[in-house]
Amino acid sequence: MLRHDYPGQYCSIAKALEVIGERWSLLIVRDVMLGNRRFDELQGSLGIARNVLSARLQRLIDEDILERRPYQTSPERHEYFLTEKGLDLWPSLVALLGWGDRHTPYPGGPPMLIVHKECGGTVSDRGICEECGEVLHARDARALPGPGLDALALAGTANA
Amino acid sequence: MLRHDYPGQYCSIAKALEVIGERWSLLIVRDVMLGNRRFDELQGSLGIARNVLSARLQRLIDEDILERRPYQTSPERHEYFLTEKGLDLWPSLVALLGWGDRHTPYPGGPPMLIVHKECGGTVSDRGICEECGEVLHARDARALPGPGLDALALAGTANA
DNA sequence: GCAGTCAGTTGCTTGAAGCAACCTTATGTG
DNA sequence: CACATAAGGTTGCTTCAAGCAACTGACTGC
Repeated sequence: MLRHDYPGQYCSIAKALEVIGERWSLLIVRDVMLGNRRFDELQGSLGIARNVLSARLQRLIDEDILERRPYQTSPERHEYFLTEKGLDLWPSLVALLGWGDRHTPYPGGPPMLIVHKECGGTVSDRGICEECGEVLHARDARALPGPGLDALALAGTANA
Repeated sequence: MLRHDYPGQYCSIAKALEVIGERWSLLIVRDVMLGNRRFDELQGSLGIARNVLSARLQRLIDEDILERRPYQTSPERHEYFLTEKGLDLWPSLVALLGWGDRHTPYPGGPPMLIVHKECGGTVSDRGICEECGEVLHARDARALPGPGLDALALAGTANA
């Protein structure tokens, strides 16, 4: 992208996309949400160029979506965690996941399932537990490998 | 973006972003949802370069998100409409709108409100009517200018 | 002393996005 | 009739983001 902003737009969707609409940004957030916290983990999982990952992480930190915490000194090494603002992207990610599942399906079914931690019910694209009906947030849910991932693994090419 | 795909990713979020994650794509979908259907309307509303708009519209048509319908002949002129697949992006847009409203707020409040057509209740970021509790879809809701837009208009700069 | 790990940074190349100008078919105006 | 304006693009050029590989730096383990 030449620029990451959308001048002249007075709309919160445009505002949101100015922050997380750049290539890779949402996938980085997703990856951190799934538990990938370190630079090389993210780089390997995403297949993103290292300089681009570096720039994105910095931007996401500047925007208060990620937080950088040291986990060792000399050499200083950091892990990346989601802030509350970052965790609050969960409903958007779940909505996109649902749309992707419905309209660009994998042969063996969805490769990722979201389930309610408390009752184990599957979570709809609105972030609502289909078992107990509760409106969920990021911390209430967990991602599990779905049937589509097994199918891909059998086909011998899955890496993420 | 150098490329619009994310090779090696086995995740429906990545799949979704391959289709609508390019710069401008989601804003075009939003604009068409709001009733902008013609090339120059979209170009003016978004401030997008004409060649880029042309390319995006073609891509969205190829991906079966938009449909191109002639509204006059000689010269042939077209309007762009959302397909069911395109309309189904509504929950994702509403989720992003909600996130934007919460975390990058406009001084005067949200510039756009989503309301349930049937009962007039405001719609949450999960696409649920806060009045009647119904889980809504694109056709059940309408966008209205919000308080933040009035504030911007008073400040004298709003154009969209 | 040499290899390996982790987290980046630097330099180069490619190509997407921005911009302005142009084209085509048509309608309106004096 | 000449001229201007409109809609919906296309073409050509420029700029800057993204991809890629190589390098750095500070350490650990053998």
